[in-house]
Amino acid sequence: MSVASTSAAAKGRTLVWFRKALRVHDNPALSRGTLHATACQPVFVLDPWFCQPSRVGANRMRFLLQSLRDLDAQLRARGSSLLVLHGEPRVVLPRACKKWRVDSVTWEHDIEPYAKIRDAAVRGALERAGVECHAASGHTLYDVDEMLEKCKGAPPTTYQGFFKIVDKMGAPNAPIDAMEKMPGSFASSDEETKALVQGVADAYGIPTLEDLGYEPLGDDEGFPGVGGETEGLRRLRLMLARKEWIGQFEKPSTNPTTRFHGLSQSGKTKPKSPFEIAAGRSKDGDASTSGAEALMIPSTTALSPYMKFGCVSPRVFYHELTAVYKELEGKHSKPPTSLMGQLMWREFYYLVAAGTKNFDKMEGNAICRQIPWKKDRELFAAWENAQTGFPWIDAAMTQLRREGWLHHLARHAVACFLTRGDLFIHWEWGRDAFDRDLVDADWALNNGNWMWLSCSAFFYQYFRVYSPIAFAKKYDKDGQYVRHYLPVLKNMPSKYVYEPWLAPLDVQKKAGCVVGVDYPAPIVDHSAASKRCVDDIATAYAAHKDANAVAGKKRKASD
DNA sequence: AGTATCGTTGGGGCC
DNA sequence: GGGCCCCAACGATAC
Repeated sequence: MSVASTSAAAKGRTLVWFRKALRVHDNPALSRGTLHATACQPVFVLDPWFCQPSRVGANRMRFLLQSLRDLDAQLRARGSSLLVLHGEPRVVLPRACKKWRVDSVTWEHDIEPYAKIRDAAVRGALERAGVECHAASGHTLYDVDEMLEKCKGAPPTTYQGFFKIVDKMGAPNAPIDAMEKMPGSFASSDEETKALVQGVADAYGIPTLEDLGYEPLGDDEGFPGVGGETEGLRRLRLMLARKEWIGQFEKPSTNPTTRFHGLSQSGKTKPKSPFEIAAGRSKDGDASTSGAEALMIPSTTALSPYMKFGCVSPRVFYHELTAVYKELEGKHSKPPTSLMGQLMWREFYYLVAAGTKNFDKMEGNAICRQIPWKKDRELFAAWENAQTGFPWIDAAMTQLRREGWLHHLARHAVACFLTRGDLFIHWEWGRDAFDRDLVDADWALNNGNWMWLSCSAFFYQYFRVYSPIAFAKKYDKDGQYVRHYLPVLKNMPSKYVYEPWLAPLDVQKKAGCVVGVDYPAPIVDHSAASKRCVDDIATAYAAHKDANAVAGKKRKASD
């Protein structure tokens, strides 16, 4: 089923159900729900399925709540407002529609497994009650169903193959401007609304983290940026103003040991975008700082959380970036490494995810290599809790747990270490940890990247293993990143900061960090462990080849 | 059909 | 410090 963006707008009394796309600009579901409506109620449903720290970590939940507050402000500026309901969507939405005699409901199409089940249940309940339902594509540049139609059965498994589909699709739709005035909402009476939500949940409005049962976050915790459309667009435009930087952007040469510097949300200073930090640290206002200071400027855009929640439209990103490229007269980097290339990776994973059964599992997933991963709770806990004894890995895991964000290559390093590089633990376990802790966790991208890194799909050069010692050293010789996240290593000489177990005992003592006492000894011998991993994957690949050969013979015999 | 080439992001040694 | 090659060798694709 494909829903073209040109489909008729919903009429009468409408309800716009926000999930992602937490924005008023370029929001097809919002446009369809408001264009011909006599009255419209924007709604977000806090679903108990998501509202638990084991599924959505505090950092992402806070970013979501901030984004909802901003969305409410945007709607209020247009004569409307956001109603936040608590409960299961298939229960609370039909109840709300009945109470307010809603004619139709619009929402943004979502390919995630839970969303598909949820949306089908909501649609069933609403349609039985005579309420029309409209799903519009909006989270991706293109309608994934339209792309799948062009794939003739199987989506491409290579990035280059994906571009053949992109060529067939043409340019993505131009963004839709935010409307200046929205139809009036009908949940305006607080008493009436409270009566509605009573019996469904015990709260109304946008709650705080604590309301939802989360522990409050400390000053140095969380993504260093406020959630929401306003801040997302502001950061996007700060980036777009750096035309030279955009033209030169090459993802593989960005630096995974860069970090946000000293930015807290509760402090006096407002968190800044990477581009403001860069400007503030160089006299001439460009990003050409070097040495120690350069490590305190994230080398990528850090827009991913805003993309995950749809605070920023991918089509706005695409078209405004295209305009900058035009100004650069073709003198700019190209996919896959360019900035546009990054946006296209996102699109690629969405297409493959939408067209692959069991995309988020190893078993029953046709594109995923079957590998006998270990399920070792103890090793996994060491990885997850930053206790591997490898400072670079533990520092990155600390940043992940504390801030909910990691540079892409740091994600590579820890994912490789957990799976095919050292511990040989199932990628689904690592996927779950990222899915919980990352502020930008996006189902299609997260699963795709874990399969990539574990050599389960897309990428198969398993003998190329990231070293938990050498890799970060290339970027950050003195280990400043490691010292920041693991203060126990603050005084370790640079020579040993990536492998403190090699330091003579008197050096360890002098640094105040005795391995095995103050900081864990390495849980594996990297050299031996990685060799074993390579052998084990080679064996699994060979078994796959044999199985395919047998299957091929059978096919031939039956012809 | 068989072969060459390529693939966003490896490490280590050498010059 | 950057460029080059080798390590041992993957799958998908183009020809």
